[in-house]
Amino acid sequence: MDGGQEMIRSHRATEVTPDHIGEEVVLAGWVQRRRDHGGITFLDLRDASGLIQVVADPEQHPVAEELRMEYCVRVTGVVRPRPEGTENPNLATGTIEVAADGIEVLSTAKVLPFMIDDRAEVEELVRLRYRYLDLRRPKMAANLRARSRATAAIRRTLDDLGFLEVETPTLVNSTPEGARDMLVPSRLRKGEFYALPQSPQLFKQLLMVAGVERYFQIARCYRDEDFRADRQIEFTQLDLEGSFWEREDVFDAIEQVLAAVVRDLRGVELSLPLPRLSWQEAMDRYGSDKPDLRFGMEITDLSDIVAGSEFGVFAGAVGSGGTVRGINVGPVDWSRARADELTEKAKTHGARGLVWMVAEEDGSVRSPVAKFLSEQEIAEIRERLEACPGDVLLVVADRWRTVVDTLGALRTELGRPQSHEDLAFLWVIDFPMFEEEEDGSITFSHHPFTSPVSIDAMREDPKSAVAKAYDVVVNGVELGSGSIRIHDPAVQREVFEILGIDRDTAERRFGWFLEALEYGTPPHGGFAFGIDRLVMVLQDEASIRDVIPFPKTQTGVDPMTGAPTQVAAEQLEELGILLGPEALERLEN
RNA sequence: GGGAGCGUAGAACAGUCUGGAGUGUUCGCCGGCCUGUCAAGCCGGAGGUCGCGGGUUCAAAUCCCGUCGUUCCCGCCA
Repeated sequence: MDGGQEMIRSHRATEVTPDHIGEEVVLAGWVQRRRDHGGITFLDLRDASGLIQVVADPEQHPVAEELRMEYCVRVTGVVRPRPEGTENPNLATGTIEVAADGIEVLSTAKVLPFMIDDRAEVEELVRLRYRYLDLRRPKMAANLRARSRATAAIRRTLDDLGFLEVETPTLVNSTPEGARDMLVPSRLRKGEFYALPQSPQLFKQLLMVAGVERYFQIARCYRDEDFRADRQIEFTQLDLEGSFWEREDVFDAIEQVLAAVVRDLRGVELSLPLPRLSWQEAMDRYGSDKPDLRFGMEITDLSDIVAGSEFGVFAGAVGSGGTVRGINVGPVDWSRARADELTEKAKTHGARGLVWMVAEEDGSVRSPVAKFLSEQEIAEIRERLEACPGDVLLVVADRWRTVVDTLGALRTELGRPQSHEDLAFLWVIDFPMFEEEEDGSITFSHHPFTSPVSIDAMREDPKSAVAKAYDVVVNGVELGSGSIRIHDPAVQREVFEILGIDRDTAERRFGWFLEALEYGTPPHGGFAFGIDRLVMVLQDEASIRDVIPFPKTQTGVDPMTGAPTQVAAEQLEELGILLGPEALERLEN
């Protein structure tokens, strides 16, 4: 072997095909497995392209005996067909093998903390501690590649459509609205802070003022809120905006992007345009503004049936302006334990309780509340929910929002398919402009730069005003949202006022932006969706962490690097920062 | 801020409810045998702070309290 002065290898593993039979190739990669039969040794050589089998005679190549899993090796050998009957149909290179003439260890590996194998289920903490090994596993490596193909498809599509990719700052000013900001202290201006962007929202609107007309960016965003399976403190969005646009322009651009990504990652053609559902209808039928349309189990209104019922819980809910609704979850195994579990689940969504009924053969129901319901009420409930014998019916009585939220959560829990094999994309449109907080105050439901459908209607009754805002959803996962923006500074000021941001505050915080709107701002709108979530669904992963190369745990820790860490006192001093008693106490322990 | 689950050998688990010697399984690791395997096979071996701290008990992986870590969820997430 020549020591690899000019090239280490001639081919990647799966580039070697039956066409190369008889040729000498030089391969380099990792030892996936060694199968030592004494007189003959097989090596599965893995590189980023895949696997190929190397055969070595240990008498000629004693080093073959010393190879261990994940050693890096360089193998020179001649490609030959495998003996008849020993082909491996599970391998792309399964009809051939490389007969080793030379084996060189490029680097050795310690005993592994876990095996480089999708079948090994390893605790996530261990995987994150050794993420560089975790990423060698085929599934994770495939996720990395899928992510790269997704961003490539996005760039290709938007480039073809004439979009300009523009970068916006990641050190921006803090705005207390929305999510908690990640703050970065300024050294040159002690006591002042930058924030990391929650999204490039205002900058992309300024790019519209700047005449860009069609902008996009694959943007890292930061929101300092609690973690979930689909939420990390930093994440990546496709951010996009267009001038002289109305809703259909936004939908068209986003649909083309989604179709391209789905085509490249799944090999299927999305049926466009995507279905649309109003926010109100989504809430009424599915109890969610991100409904999973892959299954039915729709929410059904039972209020009229039980309005006059002797069962006070039902009649009372209807009488006080609330509602009584139910879902038919089908013939599931039903037990006291299951009922208790789902009742607890219902309570986490604010319901006071959960009524369950099992439809019996004789037309009655088995239920803790059966004795309070008349035969006719039971019959009508069964009919309305299309109950067959054995079906379990779940009913909640409360104010509308509590009822649909609770039933929506139960529907998802009981009906959601295990995998993301099927894809059900949809637009949710006609979001309310504002939401009422628990204290009665009003907040925006999208963001404060969203245009109302009707300015007059917004003035008259803000609480029922509809916004030009929309979400895109797939399989019950909210991918992202967008809107037509306010391009008239007078309307923008008015919205701030409705939100309770007084004129002075608005000028102080957003005056620079309002001023920009004064210089001939084109009507514009746009959208942003989470690339992590989209790739997660398309790769059929249950957690966003599995499509993020180096994610953080639920407490914001990177188990590999140890971040976040304490910093030297001098660093803090330079920034004019003094730790408070709470921080100091925590660091003590 | 709150609720729930998990923590036992390098990895994944069983054992915990009903206390009785660190008992066990699979993979990995070390040694030996083995010429067509592909999660090779066979034989032998090593490997343990039962997360940590405290309590109850003659006796704690097991019961109780606290704590740390991790996962899922509610709140939060323009």
